[in-house]
Amino acid sequence: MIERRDVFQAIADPTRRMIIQKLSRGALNIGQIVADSGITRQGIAKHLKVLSECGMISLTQKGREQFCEARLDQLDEVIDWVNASRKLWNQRFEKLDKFLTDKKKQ
Amino acid sequence: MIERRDVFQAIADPTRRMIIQKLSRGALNIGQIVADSGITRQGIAKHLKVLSECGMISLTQKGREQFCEARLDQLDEVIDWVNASRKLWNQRFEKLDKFLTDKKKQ
DNA sequence: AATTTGCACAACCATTCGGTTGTATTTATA
DNA sequence: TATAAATACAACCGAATGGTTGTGCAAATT
Repeated sequence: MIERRDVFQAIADPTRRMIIQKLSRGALNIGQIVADSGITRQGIAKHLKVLSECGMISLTQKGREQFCEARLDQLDEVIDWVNASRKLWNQRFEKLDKFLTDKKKQ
Repeated sequence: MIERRDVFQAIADPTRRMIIQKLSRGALNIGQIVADSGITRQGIAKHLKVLSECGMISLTQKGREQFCEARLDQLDEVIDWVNASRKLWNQRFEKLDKFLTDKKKQ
């Protein structure tokens, strides 16, 4: 199996999307992310590891606390892929339209 | 664990993204998708099941062949989520800018 | 000095994932 | 009619996922 640790996989999990949502409002430490999340600190830490490994968050030590900051420019890759796919998809309909129009003219 | 069968999960796998790319150019039957994919027909069939379950493709029987067609409007959900997150993220920087500007004025 | 807080690391666990092989069934085609 | 093609269904497999508990340690707080 291919080693997958990319943005697509990062945002696939709902808990990770929740984390990103929280962090998009500003940097937080782990405890603040854990609060009201319904999962343990260790669980959150695992998700943060995934997010960090694909560059979606950066971690900086501050005393004994660790601050997490989002790096959402990485999401460009997702937007680009979606847009490219949809562009092709729309072109397909344009072709169909053209085909039908041409057929009508005959 | 929560039942996850959504668009985010659908596009998380590189093979599924490849399938979507192929289908965005037009409808194909399974054999055409399998061609040059490097995986077995059964493997592809599993991916198609996932894609179908979250409404990203529709399957229609045509004699003994089965045609797959992409339904990429579902990708709106992804775009919306990404845009919402990034909007918040950018506002955060604006706040920081404002903070720094105000500080300078003092 | 004692205790609490924040975190890292490791082990464990059930489930899902991504893929395979193998068999059976239906539908075209030579 | 025999055979090839397209698919469906099920079992299996190793690895990854998403979580847990448990232990230990350094840094604040009392």
